[in-house]
Amino acid sequence: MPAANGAKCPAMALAEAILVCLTERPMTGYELTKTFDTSIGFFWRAAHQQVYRELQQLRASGFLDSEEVIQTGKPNKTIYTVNARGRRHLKEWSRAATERPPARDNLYVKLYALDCVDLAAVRAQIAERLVMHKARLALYERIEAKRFSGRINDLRRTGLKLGLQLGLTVERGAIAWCETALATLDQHLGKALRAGRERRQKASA
Amino acid sequence: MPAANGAKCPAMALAEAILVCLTERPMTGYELTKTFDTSIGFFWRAAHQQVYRELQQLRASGFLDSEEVIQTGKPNKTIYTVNARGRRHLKEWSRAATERPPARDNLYVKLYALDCVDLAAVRAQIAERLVMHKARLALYERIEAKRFSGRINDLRRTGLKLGLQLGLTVERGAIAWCETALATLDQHLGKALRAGRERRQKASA
DNA sequence: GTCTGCATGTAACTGGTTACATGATTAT
DNA sequence: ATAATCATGTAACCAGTTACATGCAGAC
Repeated sequence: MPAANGAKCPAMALAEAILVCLTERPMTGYELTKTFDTSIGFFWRAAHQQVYRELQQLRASGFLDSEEVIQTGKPNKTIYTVNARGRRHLKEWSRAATERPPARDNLYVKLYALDCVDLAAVRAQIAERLVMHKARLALYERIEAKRFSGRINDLRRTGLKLGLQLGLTVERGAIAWCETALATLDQHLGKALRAGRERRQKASA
Repeated sequence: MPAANGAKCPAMALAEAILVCLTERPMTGYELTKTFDTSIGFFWRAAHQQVYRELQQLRASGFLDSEEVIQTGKPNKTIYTVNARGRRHLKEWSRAATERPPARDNLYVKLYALDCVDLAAVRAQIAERLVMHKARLALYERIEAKRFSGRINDLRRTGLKLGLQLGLTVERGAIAWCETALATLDQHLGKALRAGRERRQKASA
């Protein structure tokens, strides 16, 4: 006999990401969508369509309570709150181990067959990534200084700080890698350039 | 008017991951599946069902040629080869920039609301990850020593080496993070333990 | 007048996962 | 006997993306 609740066993993780966001404070779908664009969005992105769809299901499963707020001059909104069942579900879910998901990054696919790609284009893409990683690192460092500099006692903020530290580690690693990758590719591009120059000189001689 | 080829513009990346694998050598779906379990599988996983489905589409798009090999004592097999159109498509695809995909790791979701989870269970999951990252690092180091130690000249192997270096960086970062995370969580778990002991002592006094 | 913000959705499609299926050969 | 290896698929489902839709308020 399966468990009495309406939850399926496997991964099913956007649902929990939403629940987790709502444990901080009750929110509307719109606010949740913005959250998936910033804070939790650093590692989990979701479009508003997905958020609204999932909210329906979570309410149907009995994990959320909803309250409609009638507004004037603005569209009405529905505020969702995690209830006791939702919290129990979250704790239960947290016990199941989950594997590291694969990176599934197109850029790595290009690296995997460097002889089949447009080298200059891929080089430019790595340079772009470098800029992005530096910006992300700077952002994380600002957040760290502003909100996680002193001693931290509560569990909630400890988790967030650990997440932030992970982010800092990842970005620093990525920056270092981008820099060596660019240097390596430049050697190859330089070789190609020099070969081109020689060919042209021979042709004109 | 859309481009004359049958390719859609957006991500569509398993297709290219398969093409890239087949540029190394022609393979059957079965061999490809095994490749997605090991080498390219380090950053892109795909089950055999997905591989066979995609192979059909790639052949229909005219990027692959296929040849059936009749065998005795074993099931027949189909060997797929990337043709000129496929190679052109790959090069074209390599020019389009792609964003870093979100990590979408359940473990990070748990960190995000550490006050709502089973702390001891999450600690155990991080410990498990640490073991996994160490094993992966050791594997990468063996591959580096065995196949990428000397000077490398060809572009293909340069790309693979860069990928490997990225892997090394990622694993080392992950290991360092897991260790600090475990230390941090142990402080909290220790606190909880001590509090429990005190409660029991008071009750028995 | 055009754009951004607030607030919500439907529909169609693509990509990834799970379950189920077949059937011979070789190794333990 | 039992499991693993070779080799290929179908079907259903879940999750993520893209496109399309509505409508008011306030800023520029």
